Amino acid sequence: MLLATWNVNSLNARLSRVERWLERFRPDVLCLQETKMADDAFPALTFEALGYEAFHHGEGRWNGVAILSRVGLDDPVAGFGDNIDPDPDARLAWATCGGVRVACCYVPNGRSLDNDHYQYKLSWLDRLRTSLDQSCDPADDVVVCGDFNVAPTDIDVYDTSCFVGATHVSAPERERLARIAQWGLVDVFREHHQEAGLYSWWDYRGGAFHKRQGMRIDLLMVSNSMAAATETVVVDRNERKGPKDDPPSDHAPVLMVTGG
DNA sequence: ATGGTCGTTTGACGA
Repeated sequence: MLLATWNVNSLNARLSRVERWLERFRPDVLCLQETKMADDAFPALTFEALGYEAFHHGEGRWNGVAILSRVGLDDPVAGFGDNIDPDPDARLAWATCGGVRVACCYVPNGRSLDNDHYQYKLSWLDRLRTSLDQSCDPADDVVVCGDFNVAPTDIDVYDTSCFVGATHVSAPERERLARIAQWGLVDVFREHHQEAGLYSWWDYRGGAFHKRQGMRIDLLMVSNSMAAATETVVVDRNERKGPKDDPPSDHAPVLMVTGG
């Protein structure tokens, strides 16, 4: 199975790139974040023509997540699915694709440590852990992927001195991510690549991509059975390149290939 | 030089 996650920063702005990417890589499953689209605007027919079923959970101007699959798409759930207190934002979609329970996540950014949005980020990560406890079994094939807006360790950012007192690296959010991992998930990219300097996001400003100033915040958190079957994990950093009239997202896709 | 660049419900705000 080839499964990928990609924050597209507007599916409208990125649709032609997503179509080309699907044709080129033919992933079995593609998780998208930041579609910035209402459900009734989602181009389901475009993806159907390429052989993909899709489940979109969107709201319009902000956020929005989707799961595309050409190996089946069952038991879709939008949000935490706990019927308690709906998430005000469209940030989480679930589906079972080819026997794998997939969660597509767009974790809140947090904005700054003293912002209410940061508390929302921490509670969102806590709630994701609770949702896993209640709806999933770590003994199964599970992939929890997406834009986590957390760099797991210091080697996942280009210069720690630029992130003192900032979100994405703070201890509380890293602890929340670690608790999600402790449920029974492996950061499978890091398992395959231990070196520093490998990122999935680069700021649009200041030529950050060309200066290799990025962060690794787009993660494939996979259960042990999936990790054991994983042969290859890569960032498609070529997708971060492109001309002004066909601009890239500020995130690159992250792909994993499993055998067996 | 105290900014930079994208995206969106056109323009202030989020990332």
